[in-house]
Amino acid sequence: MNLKDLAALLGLSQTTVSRALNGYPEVSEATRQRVAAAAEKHSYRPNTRAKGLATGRAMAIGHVIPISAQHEMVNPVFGDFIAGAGEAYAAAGYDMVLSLVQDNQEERVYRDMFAKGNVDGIVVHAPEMRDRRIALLLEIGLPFAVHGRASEITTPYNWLDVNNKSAFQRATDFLIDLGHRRIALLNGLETMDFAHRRRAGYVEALLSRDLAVDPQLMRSEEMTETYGYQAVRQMMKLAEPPTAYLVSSMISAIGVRRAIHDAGLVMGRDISVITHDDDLSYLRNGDDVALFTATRSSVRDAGRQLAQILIEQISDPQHAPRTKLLEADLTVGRSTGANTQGR
Amino acid sequence: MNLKDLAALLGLSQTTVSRALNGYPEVSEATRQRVAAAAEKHSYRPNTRAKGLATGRAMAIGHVIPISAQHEMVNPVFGDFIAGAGEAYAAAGYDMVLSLVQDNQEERVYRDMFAKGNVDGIVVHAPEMRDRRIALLLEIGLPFAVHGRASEITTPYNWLDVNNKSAFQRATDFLIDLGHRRIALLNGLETMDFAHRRRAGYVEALLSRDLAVDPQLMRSEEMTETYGYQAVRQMMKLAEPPTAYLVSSMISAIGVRRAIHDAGLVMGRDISVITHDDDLSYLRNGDDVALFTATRSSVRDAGRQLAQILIEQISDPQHAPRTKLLEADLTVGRSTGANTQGR
DNA sequence: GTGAAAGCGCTAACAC
DNA sequence: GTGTTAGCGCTTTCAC
Repeated sequence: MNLKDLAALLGLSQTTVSRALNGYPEVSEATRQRVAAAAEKHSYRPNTRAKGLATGRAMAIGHVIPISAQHEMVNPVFGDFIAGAGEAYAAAGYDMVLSLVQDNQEERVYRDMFAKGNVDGIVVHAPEMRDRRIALLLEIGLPFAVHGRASEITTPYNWLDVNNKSAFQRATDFLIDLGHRRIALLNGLETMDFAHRRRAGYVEALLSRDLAVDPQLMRSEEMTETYGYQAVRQMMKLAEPPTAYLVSSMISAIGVRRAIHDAGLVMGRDISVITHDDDLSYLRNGDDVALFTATRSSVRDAGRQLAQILIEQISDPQHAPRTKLLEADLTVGRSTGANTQGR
Repeated sequence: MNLKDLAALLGLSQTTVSRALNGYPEVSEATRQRVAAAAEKHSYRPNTRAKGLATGRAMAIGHVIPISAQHEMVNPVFGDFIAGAGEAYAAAGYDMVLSLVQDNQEERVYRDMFAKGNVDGIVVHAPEMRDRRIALLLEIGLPFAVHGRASEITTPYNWLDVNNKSAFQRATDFLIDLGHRRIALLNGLETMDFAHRRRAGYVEALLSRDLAVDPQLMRSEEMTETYGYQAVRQMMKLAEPPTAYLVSSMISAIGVRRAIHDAGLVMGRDISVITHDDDLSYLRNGDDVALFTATRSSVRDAGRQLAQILIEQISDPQHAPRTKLLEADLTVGRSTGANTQGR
């Protein structure tokens, strides 16, 4: 059932039917009712492509996920973010188009997306500190919003980020409170903006408590399981090994737990581990458990909010860029399920 | 730059340019070269919507992810699957459209996708044993492929599945070999096909070793962290608590590990845990570690293969449905990183 | 308040 | 081997 059929069926012109369906004021109320009823009855759905061709809008948003050939890994919370964004799109009538891109081909992909006209805007994931995509998108004039930030880029643009610095500062602080003096940081690649900020938080916490920043206790790599495993193995051989680990990713944390397990140590008794993007952390000191709930429901919420920002930008391109900084939920409490004391 | 411009620029008709670009044989080699060069130079990209309108093909595949309001959770390996599928689509020139759908509205969404014509085919995720979507899609004639199977549906259709039954059978068997006699199964919802098959494998392994199947040791629920936590807490109160846990999801496993930790027990010493979709399992008996590598790289590969199946179906609708059963990689070895002994 | 007709950018008969 | 023309399904100007 297309517009032509529907119009014929009603004895009206396509124009009138189209107007009725799209809420144009000049259609009489009676006609509008008739049209609406018929459309409903035959479950008429306007063809997206035809509509897009005519209006010049795609009614779709692109998400571009960089995948490098070497470390082909998808962030496990990615699905949650997408789910949140998807909700916002569905509510606003947008489709979501996913593109996985070799990170050396990004520029071409962005330009193509624009030229092929199959998206009205783009969400940029995993920005680096001096991310080149931002300048590129501004240049070609494709509306976009960034999940995260690029610290070294000063031009205004839409972004939404979790406060990674304060999250890691608070976590480090908490470990110090528990009595730890040798705290290791297993960070992601510090060309990535989030990783850079996390280290800043960690360092600041140490310094403000007059603790030394020991380069031997800091690692920055692609966040694989092997990385976590190897890093712990090596650090354990130090003259003064760490008593606590702050881990940037739940994937590396798997390796960390394995290494600890291999060494015959017990997490939460001999050693403390706090993991970002994970709901469980192991801490010395009795029953205390720190929960970094930057994951799941809050990531989902972030997706929803960022999508909303982009949708607004698209419908009002004149509007100044919006930015939003969310605080990570680092909750500390007894591990009875209910988390009591916020921190 | 559109076709019209490009044609004018070359002093050719749109038709000829179009033909040259799309590899039609009747174009002279000289012209083809000229056209290709000009297209390249001005980085001409045909408009997707216009092309789609003219050809009747969307050059896009839809992935529909059911999200229920209560348990709004995305499987963490989802991203890996999507990444694999994305590779196959990119290679074949397809876009990937993601739709998140409240599970009570699925029928409408499928019908709409078809009517709006913005996808050429659909990937169905997370099928139930008697999934209604399959009959629906067959009825409306939209090509599709299922990630998983629906046991109770006999009509042929395209699917790709991991052999969940044998995976859980082997895992259970392995735990029995380690000396365990009380093995708990924390399964997903058994209306889901994969969960049903996993239980079958577990039960079969117990029976073939003359062990009792104790209903008190079997749970079937939505795979949340809380579920894992509560289940372990309760089972520990049994007169004869389990000494090993077989956990269907890495998310529930987080809760399981927390409960074990809370109880003052040590994983891999006091108790064994094998988790599907996770790369780490804790086992009693020294250094042995069982790795269910049904995750990450293999899930990604599954995505790639399923996408390929769907693409073939679309390009040759007459062809009989294809099916593919993958074996899960349950590797058992010393936890030194390199996994030796396959099992 | 309604309709006719042009056009969005492309492909595909059909003609030459 | 190349061009003319119609048409995909919709919106939108313009006329009535």
